[in-house]
Amino acid sequence: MRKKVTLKQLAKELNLSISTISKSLKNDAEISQKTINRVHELADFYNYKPNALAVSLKSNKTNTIGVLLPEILNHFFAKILFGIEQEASQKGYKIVTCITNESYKKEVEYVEMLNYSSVDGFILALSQETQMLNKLDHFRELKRDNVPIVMFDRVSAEIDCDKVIVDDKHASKTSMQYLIDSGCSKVAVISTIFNLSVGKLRLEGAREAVGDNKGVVLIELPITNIETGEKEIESFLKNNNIDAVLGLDETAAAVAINMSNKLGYKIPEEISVIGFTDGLLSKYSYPKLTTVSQHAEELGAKAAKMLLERLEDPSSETRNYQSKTEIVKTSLIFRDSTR
Amino acid sequence: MRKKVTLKQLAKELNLSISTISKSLKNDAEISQKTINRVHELADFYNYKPNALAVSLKSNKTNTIGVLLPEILNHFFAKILFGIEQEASQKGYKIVTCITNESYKKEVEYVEMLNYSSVDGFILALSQETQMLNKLDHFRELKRDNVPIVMFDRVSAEIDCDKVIVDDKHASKTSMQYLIDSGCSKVAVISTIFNLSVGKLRLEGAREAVGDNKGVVLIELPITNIETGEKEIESFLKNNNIDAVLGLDETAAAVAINMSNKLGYKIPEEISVIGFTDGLLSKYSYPKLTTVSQHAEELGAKAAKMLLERLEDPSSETRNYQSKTEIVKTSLIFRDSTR
DNA sequence: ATGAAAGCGCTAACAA
DNA sequence: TTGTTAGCGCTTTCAT
Repeated sequence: MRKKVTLKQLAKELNLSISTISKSLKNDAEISQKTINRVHELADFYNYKPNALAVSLKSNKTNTIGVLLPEILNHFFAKILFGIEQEASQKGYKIVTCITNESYKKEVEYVEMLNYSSVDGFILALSQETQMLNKLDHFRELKRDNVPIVMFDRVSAEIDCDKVIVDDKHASKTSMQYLIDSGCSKVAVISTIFNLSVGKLRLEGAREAVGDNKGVVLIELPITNIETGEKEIESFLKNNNIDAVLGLDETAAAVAINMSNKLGYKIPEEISVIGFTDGLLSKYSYPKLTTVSQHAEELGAKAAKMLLERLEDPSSETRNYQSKTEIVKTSLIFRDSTR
Repeated sequence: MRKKVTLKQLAKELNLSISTISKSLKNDAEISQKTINRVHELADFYNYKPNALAVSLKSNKTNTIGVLLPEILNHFFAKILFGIEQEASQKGYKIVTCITNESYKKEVEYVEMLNYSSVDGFILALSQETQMLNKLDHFRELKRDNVPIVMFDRVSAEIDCDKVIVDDKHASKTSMQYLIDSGCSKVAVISTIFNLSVGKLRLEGAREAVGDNKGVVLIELPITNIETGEKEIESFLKNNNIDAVLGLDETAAAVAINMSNKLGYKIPEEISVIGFTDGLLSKYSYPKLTTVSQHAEELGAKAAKMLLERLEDPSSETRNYQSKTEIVKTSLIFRDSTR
């Protein structure tokens, strides 16, 4: 590495002290205008920039936030990352992104690694494994250290921190009701995520809507093996004579559309389909998928905003603050797979 | 923030000097085993971890690499990020991820922001705007500072640094040849990225293949407006009677499939389609898309490996090293959209 | 208006 | 075997 210019060097070159340089750069009132000008000039010449590490060490503030994502190949999380990044970078924060790959162990490692003065706070969604194990001590540790945390989407009630969640249950209830209102009466709920907290919530919503409507039949098709899922859905569709599909995740809905096409069922005339997560698959399926948008970017931005608020608020240093939970409203985006 | 435990505190509590603590923690041979044990015990008790900032400031090494991505909602880049993250985290490096959103200005900002001792090196793909403007001074600056850079996919010949690229031209030539060999003779090349370096390369490859084969006609359809692209492709398909489509990006191919379905053209019987980027759309289209896989995760991993090699190699500190360019071989993944 | 000095938390050369 | 000291680059209080 080429040595970066430091205050020391500027000081030497101008025959001034380091502190004078430091103050000049901040246009401190107690430095003469003339000196200030000279300093700025040389600093510009050398393209001086303060060493971020030293500033952080001194100020105990890194202007960096740690983001823990269970996955990145999932469009939902990618959009959230985008939302976080937008908001954070606009406010002058960097983000360090870690992908836990749904692993508890990696999650713990990352939390420990980042907590040693690398980041000012965390934004995260629990990994699947962490949710199943329900081991949360690494977050309790963070709480003890008074490090602000914002959890999103996959959250835990046991950790007292700011949260941003999606009204999943309500969204699936509404979607199901829409299918019923549009004349469907034998509906399948298909999903690969029945075991995730959000999956359970969505299923609940669907059940409630069906319960509210006499004569409507609900069939649940959990896909356990992603490899054979396509075949499972195909034969399911062939044998069950259903007239609507609610896919609890995007791929389930996309596959349902494809298999309907394959079997020659007309969408939406014979089968209506609604999916979750307004990602690429929804926009580029044929026909285009009616889908629940979770407004992932907005969710990410909101999570970032909440964290930054904590970070910038001096009083939050004291532990006496109320955690907030914000709910991001979903909306149903109507496209061509529903009547 | 709760005060984190420091060497100082451990020293005080054990009535030892800071340096003794420091050495003990490293199991330095010159410290007595007894002291070492005592120190470790207390350190464990307090769950002591060295302050990463201080270590970095001292060692001039952050164990962090900066990753600049033009987009994240694009599956190709998401996969690359995944590959980088895997490789980096495994070697004990963190990554700070910045999304330039194809903007030159943001790219410059991020480079400057990260270059002030926040990262040890960069992995990046040029933003679209940077490529069009061909303004590369921010990278020259990096070179001057002797900061290692690895560019991937969207690279510039004007910057001397390690690169990982995809054999785009060869890939599209091969794909085109495959279409021709399977009996197609009026082929459309459709794309939204004709103005990107990779787009140009891919187009070149397609042209070469067509040039090699007498009697084969090539029609190029550049999509300028992503909004109206669908309609453009639909009417193009209706009016041109082509028998194959090579989509230079994934969405172009996906839309071509959808519009063919809409128009009632049979795939692959009447129209064959090949796309680029083996993403979600290719796997979940109907019929499934035959596509060029760029092995994005591998590409990301390779880029990370190259950077880490530079970072770990002491001799690289001296500028006398040869930049390497590695080519990631693409492969054609055959699915159901080709004969 | 300018500078000296301490300190953020750590490492390492040197002293004892 | 342990401790002292200087220094990484910066900020800030307290002299001058």
